Amino acid sequence: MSSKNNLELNPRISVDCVIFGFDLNQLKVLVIERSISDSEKQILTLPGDLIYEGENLDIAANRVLFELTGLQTIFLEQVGAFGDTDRLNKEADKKWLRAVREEPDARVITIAYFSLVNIHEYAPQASSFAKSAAWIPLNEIDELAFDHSDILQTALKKLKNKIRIQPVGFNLLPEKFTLSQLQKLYEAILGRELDKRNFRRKMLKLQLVEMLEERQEKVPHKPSQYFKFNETNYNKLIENGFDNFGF
Amino acid sequence: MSSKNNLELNPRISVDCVIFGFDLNQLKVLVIERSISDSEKQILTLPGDLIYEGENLDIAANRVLFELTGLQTIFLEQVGAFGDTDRLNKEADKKWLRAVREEPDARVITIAYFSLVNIHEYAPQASSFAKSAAWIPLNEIDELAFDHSDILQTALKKLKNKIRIQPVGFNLLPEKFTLSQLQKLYEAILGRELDKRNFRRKMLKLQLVEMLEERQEKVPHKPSQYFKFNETNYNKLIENGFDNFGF
DNA sequence: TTTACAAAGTGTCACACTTACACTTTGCGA
DNA sequence: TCGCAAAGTGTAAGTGTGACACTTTGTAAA
Repeated sequence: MSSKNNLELNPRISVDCVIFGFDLNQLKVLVIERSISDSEKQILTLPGDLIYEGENLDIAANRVLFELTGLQTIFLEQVGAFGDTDRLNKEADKKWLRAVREEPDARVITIAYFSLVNIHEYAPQASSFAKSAAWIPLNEIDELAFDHSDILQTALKKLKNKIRIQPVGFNLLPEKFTLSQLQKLYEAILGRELDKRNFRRKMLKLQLVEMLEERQEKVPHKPSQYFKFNETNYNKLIENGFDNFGF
Repeated sequence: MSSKNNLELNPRISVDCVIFGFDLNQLKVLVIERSISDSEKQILTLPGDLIYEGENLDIAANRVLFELTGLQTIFLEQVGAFGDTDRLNKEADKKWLRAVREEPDARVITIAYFSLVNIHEYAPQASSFAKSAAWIPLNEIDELAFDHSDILQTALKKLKNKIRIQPVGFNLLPEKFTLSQLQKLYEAILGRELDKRNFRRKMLKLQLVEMLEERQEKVPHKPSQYFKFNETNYNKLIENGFDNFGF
């Protein structure tokens, strides 16, 4: 079970990024399609790679994300470390590692990060490692390479917890948006439907959003007002949270 | 800045444990006193050490904790990874590392864990690495080695968040306890006083605790009823949380 | 035995938030 | 001009929160 190769004595460290996006309709995750040859079955992975020597983890996460997807300077929040000794042991994963890594058998412990981005400010692009990067709806993802499904689930749980006590959406939505869009985002993250009137009341009472002059145009129904986040209040609520656990 | 030694090319991995205890009065943390010689100034650290080759992180955390303190088989929850390149760079820390580590200059990334234990079921004991392990009240800790203050603060923040949406205390309190003791625990974690009547009302409504027949004896005031946790409900609340963010 | 003490235990009211629920409005396009 | 589709709006009942002060009870000391 234990490795014989001296190279493996010390684990390598990698970072993996769970990037959530929202297309005003559903929650998506940024994945890259990994392939050795064209004939191989495509396997999806989260964007991630080994860190450099002397590179801080947060820096590495941003670098790797940029290199693999072109996404830049976004806020990444740590999900945690994933280091089970068998996390790279699936046969397909090993094959791929042998093709691209200098030390394919080395143990790798990964530090996972997650972030929320505006899907329309980013067009996925291919890279040297990945045939392509793409937004995949959460519910269409069945299998990911390595332990990336685990990582994704953990990140999602973290996001669900976060949304209960902090505002979410600033980075996921365009500058102006409708309350219905914001509500859809919350519904997508929470995984259940919310009451329109109660949702609006809450958002307005928290003063999380402000109504703009502008409204929708050319929609085949009553046009919606546009709103924007009140940045001051938004940040204040991130600081303090708005959960009133009764004490 | 970057290291020249080949040994340092790949970071070493360690685990550090933030063990919170509660003595029915205040919140304490388990630390070990690190020393090279008796003349050296004692520096406090969290119990932690390098992981073994092929050892899972969770396993390593439990092993290290046991080796350094004798504490066994407790549930450890991950706090996160701490890997800044300068985290071992304080002069006193380097000196100690040179004395005890084979590769004192290697970069070390640590995975931090935290747990809550019943302080009365454990008597700290010395070990080969540590002159002694001891419970220190949270507010008496001013400086810890490495980035352990960071780690402690992060773990504490995590605990504070946790207590808002999950019951806490099962592992921190004796089997039977008074509601005042439970309240003190909450006050210690939250860092503020709570109203006695409101606290009792809440705990009873959640059905988190059950009144026992037994009551205090030989106390110089009205004796308190003892309570115990309702394990079924406790676990249910851990699953679901009890925060009702208004949607 | 009486008294003092110290912490336990208890109830209520005003207020805020949550939940559930259905109809009208509006602009576009056919 | 009519139909559509989503926006937008109010209220009432119920539940949880927050603030607040006095009585009870057993021990220990006088």
